[in-house]
Amino acid sequence: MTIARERPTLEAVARRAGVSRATVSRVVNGSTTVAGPIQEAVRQAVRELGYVPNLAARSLVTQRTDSIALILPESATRVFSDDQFFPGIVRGVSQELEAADKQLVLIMAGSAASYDRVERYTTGRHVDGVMFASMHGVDPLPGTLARIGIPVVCSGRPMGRSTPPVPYVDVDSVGGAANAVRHLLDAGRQRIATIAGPQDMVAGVDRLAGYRSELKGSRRRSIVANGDFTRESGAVAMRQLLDDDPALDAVFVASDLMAHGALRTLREAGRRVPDDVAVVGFDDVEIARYTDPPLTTVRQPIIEIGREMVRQLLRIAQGEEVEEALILPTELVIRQSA
Amino acid sequence: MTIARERPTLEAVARRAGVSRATVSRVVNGSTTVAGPIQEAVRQAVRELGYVPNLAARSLVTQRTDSIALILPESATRVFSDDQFFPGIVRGVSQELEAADKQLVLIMAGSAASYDRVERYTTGRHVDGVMFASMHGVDPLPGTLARIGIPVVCSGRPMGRSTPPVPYVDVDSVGGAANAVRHLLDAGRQRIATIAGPQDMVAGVDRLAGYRSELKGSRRRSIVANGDFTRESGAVAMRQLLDDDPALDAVFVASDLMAHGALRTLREAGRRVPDDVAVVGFDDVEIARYTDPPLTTVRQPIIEIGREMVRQLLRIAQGEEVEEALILPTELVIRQSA
DNA sequence: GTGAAAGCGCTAACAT
DNA sequence: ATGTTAGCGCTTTCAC
Repeated sequence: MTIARERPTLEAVARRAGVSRATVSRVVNGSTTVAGPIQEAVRQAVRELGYVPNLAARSLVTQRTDSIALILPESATRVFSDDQFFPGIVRGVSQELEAADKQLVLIMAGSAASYDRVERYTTGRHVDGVMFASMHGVDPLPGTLARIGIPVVCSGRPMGRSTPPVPYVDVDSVGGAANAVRHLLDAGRQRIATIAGPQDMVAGVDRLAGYRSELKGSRRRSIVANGDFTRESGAVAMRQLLDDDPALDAVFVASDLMAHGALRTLREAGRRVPDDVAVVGFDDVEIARYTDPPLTTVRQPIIEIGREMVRQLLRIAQGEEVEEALILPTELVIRQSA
Repeated sequence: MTIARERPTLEAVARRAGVSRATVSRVVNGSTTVAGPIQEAVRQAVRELGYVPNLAARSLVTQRTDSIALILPESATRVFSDDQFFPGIVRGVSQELEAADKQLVLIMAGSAASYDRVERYTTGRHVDGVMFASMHGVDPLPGTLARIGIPVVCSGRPMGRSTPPVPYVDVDSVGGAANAVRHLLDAGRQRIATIAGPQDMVAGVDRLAGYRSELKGSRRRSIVANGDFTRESGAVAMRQLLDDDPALDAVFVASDLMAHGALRTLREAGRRVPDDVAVVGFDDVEIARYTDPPLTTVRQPIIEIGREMVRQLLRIAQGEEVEEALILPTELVIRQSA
């Protein structure tokens, strides 16, 4: 490694260029009120010394860091699994932050210890704003940040109340699930089961709520098994459902990944899809087009969620008031499984 | 959003607790030299005021941020593709950083503009150290960081020279590739082709070099097609190879993902694997066990690369000298495809 | 247009 | 054991 020589400061550049610190600061920050020759002299001194501004010092006075955190309260393993939710959010967020010339710092925190670190990191103002995605249970951190005046936006309605309420971007999960079930009812299905998502996540809760509410009108009873949004849990839950009600003829699955697992179980059990059992998923991830048969599913605009989170965050950072909730629509995509 | 009230400072806490700033600082930072009752008074003032330390101010004086960046010069889409390299690195890095209680900030930079931001972010000392993975071509940033005294470690030998040289962690790609080819030679294969990785990445270059060097001893000629480590590029390159030499009886593929694509092409072309054409991959990602037939491949310890990067980085940060290169071994895993 | 000076919020000698 | 003091490196009035 290099000998870490003393880092040149503004002061050093100023001395070398024969000007004041203030002038160097102006040049470095692109102020136009500096005379041409002086600008050039300063730039040369910067080059010769290899000067790089100290961002800690800068943000101590400006109160800005020009970077934004996206917190994923999940382990790296989960984030990089084949769940297409994370890539979608990250892509949407990246695109929009790119346009605003802000640095995205992505932070995963699957363990309690790492979550403490995240709290320190974010409350300490290392970033100008914080976005949360994939939250579990009641999480006090977003509320804490909002309270100390750090802009926050969540993806998905936060569970529990906080003062002030934390703004969020979500899709109409309840409506989407209800549509899916309606579709199955319209097709004349009699025994419609569901594989629900994890009930510590709002997406899991809402999709189940949509299922129940739509079923309530009809005289049908609900048949529920639980999964955790992974493919494997979908396979297991489907097995459970078949045991509970061998005569079921439809299943609404709260995620495509779980639906994929459920398809496998159905095939193994000798059920034809959709002839014997109709299947509807949720998310419209890429795999939904390649399953056998292709999956009827509820499309949600994941990338848009990411983009809208950023837009809301930037509005908040500029002191604008924003609505607490921004809800994006879902759309039923009918393919061959139902 | 909340009214962003004035943020309480150390000063405010000190006044409220009736002590000096220094004492508050001691309590906040867990110094033991503060009397019990005073500690309690300070903690209470902290609680009442909702005090949170300003990290910019702190790091301005301590010269530390307790966070480390991992830079992936790739788009989010690529990082979250099914290439298992990224998750492996991230997991290794996370594990090891967890143990050191440092915050990992993950930064993707697929475009030129975003790479400029990354340069500002890292040179500006927002982080105590920087790791690079998946570098393309000759990248000046690691050298720049090293020169201004910021600890840097790369995954994979950096292309081009820099002063001072940037330490790196790599696997023995050349040796691994050579072993793969030797295995094919030992099996009596006569016309051994290769699908090389992208030649702007050192992993691509080295694996090709290993292939060539091992082939040189035998009188066989080399047959090369290029891919970019994606599955699709492997399928295309395999098509190319079959056109170039319909009689080839073996192919060393520089990544399992490309090998997966190549298997598809071979099947479509009516070639049996390994009877007609033997295939060896590289990486030993999970999919290699599920291809048809399961893939003989070169295993590299990706997670270990991540862990070792962190270890090296922490050593450097503590002022220790480290070797420029840390090379981890590869291992040939023989399955049914060769 | 440029410089002087005041501070951003914190830590770390040094004094007591 | 606690307080006083001097910066860390920068931006930003305010004078000139």
